[in-house]
Amino acid sequence: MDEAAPARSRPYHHGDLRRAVLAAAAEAIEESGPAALSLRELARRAGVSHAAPAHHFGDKAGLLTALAEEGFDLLAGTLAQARERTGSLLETGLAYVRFATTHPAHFEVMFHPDLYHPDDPAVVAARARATAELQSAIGTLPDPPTGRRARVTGLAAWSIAHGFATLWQSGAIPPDAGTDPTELGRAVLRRLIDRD
Amino acid sequence: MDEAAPARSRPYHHGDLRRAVLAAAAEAIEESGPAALSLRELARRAGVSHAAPAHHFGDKAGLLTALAEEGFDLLAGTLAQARERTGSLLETGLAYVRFATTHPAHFEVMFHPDLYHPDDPAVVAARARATAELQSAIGTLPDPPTGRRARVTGLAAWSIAHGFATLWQSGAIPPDAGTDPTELGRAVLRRLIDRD
DNA sequence: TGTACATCAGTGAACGCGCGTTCACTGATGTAC
DNA sequence: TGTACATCAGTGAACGCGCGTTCACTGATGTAC
Repeated sequence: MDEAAPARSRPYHHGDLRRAVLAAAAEAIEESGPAALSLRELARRAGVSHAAPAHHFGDKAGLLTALAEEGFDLLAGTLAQARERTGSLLETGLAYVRFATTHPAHFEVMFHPDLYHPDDPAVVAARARATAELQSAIGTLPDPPTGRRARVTGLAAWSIAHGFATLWQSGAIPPDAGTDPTELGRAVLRRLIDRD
Repeated sequence: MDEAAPARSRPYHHGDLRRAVLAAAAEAIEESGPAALSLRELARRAGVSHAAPAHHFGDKAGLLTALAEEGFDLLAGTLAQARERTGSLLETGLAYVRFATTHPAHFEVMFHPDLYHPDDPAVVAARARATAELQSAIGTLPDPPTGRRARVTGLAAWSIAHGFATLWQSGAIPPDAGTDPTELGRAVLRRLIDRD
């Protein structure tokens, strides 16, 4: 993680401190959870003075709001891509699981609205995009349901994918059940979707 | 919340401080999440000096270990009762959902092992009891599976119940989907269990 | 192409605060005789 | 029934620490002319 030009001293302007702090936050949360997070620690990780992060995010909740927004955006993109590429609800559900395992900090924060400003317009919009994406994946089923039935089906798919991802992330699933979350997740989700 | 005998000053010995601190912790976590928890605040809530809680639990992780143990014990009891009374996997799953909504603080802590000492023997035993209870509920199915098939079925039921409970708790489910978690949960779980 | 100036990102010293931890103590309870 | 003593729950003063926040500042960048 050394600088490309080690002789040159740190420039006064970071260049992209906002992104750097967000990345540092995700890293720190992966290591010790959101409870231990402090703006001063993120400043240290980003190599800037301790007051710099507040310049961009105001306070911790502001920072986590930005992280949640980024997470919902990434998730919406991931789900859209999976649906377009495979046209399969099962595979879209697995993309959800994979998102949770590859972005554990974002995932953790996104679903703990007491950590951030859940009514922030940007995060509301990003969340709506992800939810719509998930719901529209129901349309890929062979005989797609409509109305209330469609909503319950969507909620069931969301629940099983979310539950499996959460349990996996928390280490609650005994390791002898499997070592690859996608593989085990496929077996689990198949109990609900594309049964044979 | 006044004392029964308000004239009498607080006795030197609390009498049941351990339970009082655990209850105060659950209350505080419901209000502001585990991140904001402090032993001094719990002492204030329990009406004792700030150093008293440490006397019983050592530190915050010790306290949350006790809370997780209590949670897994309560959950195991709830699941056992539901299974014995109804003999139904669906109803046992709904008991899981109901546990999460009635004990949100316990539920939150139990599945965040980075908050406590997950290898503590008491908590390991309590967790094993709850897991075994859940798995044995699979045996109530009309044509109960065995071996790996049984484990995947159990994991699927656990995932959908856990996912629904988690999403409900976090407020992620839009309120127009339903106002009673048991009712909506029944519709959702029925997509996996006891389909008609 | 050059100069002046506005804007803004980041600095660093200072502050007050709530926290966990320590420790000698005090008051209550239970048990031995 | 009474006394002595051990045990243990809870006290309260003291401490050092990392935190968020404030604020006058400095250095870099971009734009107007």
